[in-house]
Amino acid sequence: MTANDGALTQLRAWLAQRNLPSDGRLPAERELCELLGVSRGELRKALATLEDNGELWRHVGKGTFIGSRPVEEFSSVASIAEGSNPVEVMQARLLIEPMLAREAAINATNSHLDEMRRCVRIQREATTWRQYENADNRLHRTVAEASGNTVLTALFDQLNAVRRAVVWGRLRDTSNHPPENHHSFAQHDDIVIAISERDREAAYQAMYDHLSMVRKNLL
Amino acid sequence: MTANDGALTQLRAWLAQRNLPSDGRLPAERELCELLGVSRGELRKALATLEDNGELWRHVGKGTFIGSRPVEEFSSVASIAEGSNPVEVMQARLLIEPMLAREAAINATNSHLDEMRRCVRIQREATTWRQYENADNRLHRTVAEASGNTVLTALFDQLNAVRRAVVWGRLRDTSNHPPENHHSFAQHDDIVIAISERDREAAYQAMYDHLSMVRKNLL
DNA sequence: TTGCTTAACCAATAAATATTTGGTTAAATC
DNA sequence: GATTTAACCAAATATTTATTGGTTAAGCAA
Repeated sequence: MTANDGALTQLRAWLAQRNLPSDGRLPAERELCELLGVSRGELRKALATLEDNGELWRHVGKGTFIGSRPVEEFSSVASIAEGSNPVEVMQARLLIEPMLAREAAINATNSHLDEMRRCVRIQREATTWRQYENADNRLHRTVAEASGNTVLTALFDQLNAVRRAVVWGRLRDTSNHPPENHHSFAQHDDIVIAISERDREAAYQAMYDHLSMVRKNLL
Repeated sequence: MTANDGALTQLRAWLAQRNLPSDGRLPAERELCELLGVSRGELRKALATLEDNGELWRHVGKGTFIGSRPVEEFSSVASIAEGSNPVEVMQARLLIEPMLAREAAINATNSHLDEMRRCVRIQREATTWRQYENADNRLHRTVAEASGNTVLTALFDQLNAVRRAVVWGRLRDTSNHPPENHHSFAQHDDIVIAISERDREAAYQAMYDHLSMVRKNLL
């Protein structure tokens, strides 16, 4: 037993008989050491013990809180994009979007399917590259939404935001004409057909094949 | 031709001969109308024309910017959690985390593996439920990090934040003893072993089995 | 020496305040 | 009647101030 056990037991007793606020925050060190009648140094030793024990966590400027340290909130899109690159983004798309397509094959509603068909039609009729890209974004977004899982859809949105931020920093194809890449048309058709036929694995495979080609063209 | 064409052509000329900052922001209206020698009302008419034309976008408090209006950032963790539920979150975990484990089997470094082993050891030695949960979170986070893809790791973090926000609003097991669920120990071991043996599909399956049991216990 | 107290200071965070910005309205002016 | 001007608003940002945990060093006591 060391000398700081006094402060530690006193702190534990105080915590036990107190109803802390809902956020689990306890008073600032300078107040708390007065309440307990111990010096700040002793109090900090006791707090350090509890923190090592995982019973509370502290952070400069925030305070001291009961419970386990919360995971840091996700970083901003900009900071993620800064530490990443098109290859990583493309790999993430290849892993996530086929999965979304598979779920969409189960849960897509008729309005989802109508929207997908509208997107592929607009793409075929597009006269500018921007129109084409807008329709492409909307198609992929609709597939994500059709998965029927709002969390997965939100994750897709974030991935998409990162993708835009990453390619933003790179050179862009300045040509204004729509792509002549007719493979893309057929692949988009395959995706929509597989989903509308409720063929899970075909939807997965169609999206995978499509993104594989996108990646190939990227390199 | 209407009367505001004067301001419009003058604005277009000014834009043409100016090198705007990299963010595409142009001076505040009150400055710009002095620079151009037109009234603010006329300037705003001209700006409205260009905005309708999609050549610039404006926002209160921010300013006026050349180009097309940026897509809105993804929603906050709180708002996602509000519109979701534990079932959706669990489904998302079942789809994403096994995939992360598979990638981790390829890219995990020795320090990642050491950290994973440390987590399972702490879990076995845990005397409080909080300690156990801390180690569990850390283990899953380390697997995500070991995937070697910063974008996927960021997505995992967001999913994890949503998960915490969702279960936060529900009742919590208030018992303070660590779980006696020894299946979890074995399953965590299986995950770490599969990753350290670089067995991609075994890692995928181990994580899938583990989360399936978590889901079963949840219901 | 050894350990504790105290005070001052630091950087990170949060809270509060001030400023700037596009949007709107109404009286003044030509 | 149309335009200018000025004032005001709410959203967003910028700046300032206050608070918090973390650290250090001098003073003090056992």
